[in-house]
Amino acid sequence: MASSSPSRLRARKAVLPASALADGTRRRILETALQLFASRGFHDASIRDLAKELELRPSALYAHFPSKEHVLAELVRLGHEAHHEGLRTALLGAGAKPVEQLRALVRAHTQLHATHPQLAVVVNDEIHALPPELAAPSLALREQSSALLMAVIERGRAQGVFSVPNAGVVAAAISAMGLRLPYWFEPTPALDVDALADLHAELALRMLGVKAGK
Amino acid sequence: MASSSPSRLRARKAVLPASALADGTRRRILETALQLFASRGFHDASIRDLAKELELRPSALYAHFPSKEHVLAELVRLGHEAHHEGLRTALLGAGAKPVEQLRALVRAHTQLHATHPQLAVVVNDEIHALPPELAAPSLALREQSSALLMAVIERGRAQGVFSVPNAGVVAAAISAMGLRLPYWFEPTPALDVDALADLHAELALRMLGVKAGK
Amino acid sequence: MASSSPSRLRARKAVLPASALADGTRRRILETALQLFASRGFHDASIRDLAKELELRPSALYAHFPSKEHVLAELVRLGHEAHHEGLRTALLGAGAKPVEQLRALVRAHTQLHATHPQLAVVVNDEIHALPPELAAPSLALREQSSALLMAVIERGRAQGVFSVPNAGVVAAAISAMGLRLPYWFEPTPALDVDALADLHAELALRMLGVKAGK
Amino acid sequence: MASSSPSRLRARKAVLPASALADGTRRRILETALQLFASRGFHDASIRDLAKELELRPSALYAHFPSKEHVLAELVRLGHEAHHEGLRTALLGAGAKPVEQLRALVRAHTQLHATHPQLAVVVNDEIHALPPELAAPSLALREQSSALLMAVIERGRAQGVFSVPNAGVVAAAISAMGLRLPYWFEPTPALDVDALADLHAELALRMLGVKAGK
DNA sequence: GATGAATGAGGATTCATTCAT
DNA sequence: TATGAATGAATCCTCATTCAT
Repeated sequence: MASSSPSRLRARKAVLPASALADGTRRRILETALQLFASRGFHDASIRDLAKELELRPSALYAHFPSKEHVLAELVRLGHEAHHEGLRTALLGAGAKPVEQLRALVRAHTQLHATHPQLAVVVNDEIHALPPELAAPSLALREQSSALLMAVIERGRAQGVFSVPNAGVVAAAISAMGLRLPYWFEPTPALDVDALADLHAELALRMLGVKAGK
Repeated sequence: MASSSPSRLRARKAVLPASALADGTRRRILETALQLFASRGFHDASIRDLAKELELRPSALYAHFPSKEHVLAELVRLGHEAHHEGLRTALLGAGAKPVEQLRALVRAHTQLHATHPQLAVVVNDEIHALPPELAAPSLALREQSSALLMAVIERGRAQGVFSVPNAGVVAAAISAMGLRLPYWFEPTPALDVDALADLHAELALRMLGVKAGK
Repeated sequence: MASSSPSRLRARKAVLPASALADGTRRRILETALQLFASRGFHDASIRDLAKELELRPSALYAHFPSKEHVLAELVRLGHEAHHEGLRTALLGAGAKPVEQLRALVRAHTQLHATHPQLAVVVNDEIHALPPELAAPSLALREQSSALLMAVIERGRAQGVFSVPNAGVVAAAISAMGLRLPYWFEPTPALDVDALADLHAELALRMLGVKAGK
Repeated sequence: MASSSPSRLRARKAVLPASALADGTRRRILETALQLFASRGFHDASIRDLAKELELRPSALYAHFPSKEHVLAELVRLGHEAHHEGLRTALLGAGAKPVEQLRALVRAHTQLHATHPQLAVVVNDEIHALPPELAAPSLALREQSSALLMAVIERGRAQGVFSVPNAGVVAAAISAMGLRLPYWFEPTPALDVDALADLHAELALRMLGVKAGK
């Protein structure tokens, strides 16, 4: 009921979100590590692999990051910040109606995961490779992002526009739609990121008992 | 918008599905490897870690499996077979109506992921650590399981009971609800596996444009 | 006012004290490490050097010791135990007179340092390379050995047979005679270990204000 | 029977002897290296550690010294020269009597080791990290210093004021008193450097068979 | 004088695996 | 079946040093 390839993500060029402040070699390291960690996993991608891809000697990386873990930590932090910022911005532009707020959140969530699949994978599948102190800031942001969605759902429920038996389960289902994207979605002319975002918003509203087009 | 813990899965005892034919030490190895691979990932869990947990010396494992990869391959195979078998059995007992068939599929999918979270994680997150020849049989089963869901959706659509703009996207969303369970769901008296399965079925039907209770 | 060679100790075969319980490869590792650590220092002697000397691959050492530090810790422990045991035994066979007790202690101290120069060097010059938890047991033994000497001096002083302005300074001076031996002493027919031990005992007694021959 | 702390020397500020001609950054490097090499040993103290302590980048050190070894060599040279000069000066001011000469030598030896413990440690424990050509000048000075002491002892013996069974062994014992000071001595009001120097001179004379006060 | 980026050699240690017992 | 000892390749990382700026 899910479809994936043995090497997780196609070896497509990884792009950091616009918000990432990193220059020159540091940026190249982050982008290459992103692509590598996403496609093979943190523990299966060695510093040597990373250096080879960058045409550097492994030791050169240590002038830019204190350890392999710190490279991952930076990616995870970056990804969580871009995600959280994306959700917050979407919400700010959505007006006061829960339906519009939810549509905005889901569209942003989907767009981020569809546009930055490698970052999404690293953020979700590799964060557990981090020691608690490096993971903590990202986990905190994650809680906040979760809370944004829950708050909108609860408000919609309180106003009677959403009908939902279990808000947490629905929130998890909505979140899951986006989280799984990197493993199957590839934008096509027939289904581009924007259209997908609309579809996901529609599905989310259906789960919340809102009639289509409302 | 997603919630997980730094070490992926709580260190809860892993249970093989009933269908697993394995006895004595071989079974202990599989169960312990399942728990280890699920909580730390295949590449981060060493043969030494596994042996220590089993109170055996690393070399002893090679009397039971030809390599570390083969242990993983066996778990992945087992997981996929249990999953596929679960879906097939559910479908067989569901009668001919698409709504009932879909409900059965979703309930089975959810029950499997909620009851065997470690297996679900290993099957989905660690299969990419396998060489293609060891992954192939499982990937084939996975396609078949996907096809079961798609077929039900298409039949429902053809009969006019499902209304859905893009079947593939809905199928992915339905699948995703189950796949993400291991990362957040913990059965409680207030929300046990069976109740969750009902909720998921309900959400799936909503996504397919079916009114509640139908 | 001191004489030493650039590579600290001549590369003479190192012998573990009889009390060392170690067999086969473990014993070979300890003896070779002793010789290496004594002549070049812990930090300048690599695991690769040690393995090469042993005609083993570096990884093979880790079947016998968990780390390079643990090899050193074992040598340091062994050395301190042999030393402390040597002093205690000497004292037990010395009767009740402070002069005889002191002569026995000094002779034993000198004999140990002259007979096991590498161990003496490692014990004294390399213990600081150990983390506190590995050094602690040896440091405790060291305090006890110091206390033995101080007690004898204090008793002799109380009985009026020793005349000494500052017991601690004299104890340090007596101790120092032995500790420096590895850096210059080489037994010869003209001055063997036993003769040296007598000389040191004589010098110690002179420092304590005891007439020769008394 | 010896007392020391795990990290060899307390991390007390290291002071170069007055004779050291070094200005600005070069001097800061020498003093910081002295403190570092003394407390952790040459091989355990890296250029990076040294640079960090100095709030400089590692590469900046190479504008002042051609290599890490040359920093050590300079300290070792400096230490030996200060020591030798100290002994020579002491001897010059001591008159012609062997007893007074010996007292002067021992007092100087003790004062130098008590006042510059780090330098004493580096000079004695780390010289073996130098290649022969860098160590040679210092070793030559060392021989000369030794010879000064031996000459005084032999003269005293020839004049019948010293009674000693083995001049070399006594010389070594006298030297050892000073050499071990850095590992235990800390000046206090009750026992300052000057008082200690007197005590050592007294002990040295006792070893040479000279009655107290003579 | 000082820096930042890089290098090549080498550091200790862990890896999955083999094999004689 | 299980073990202990060993291996060769690989792990991450640190080393002293260089060099263009």
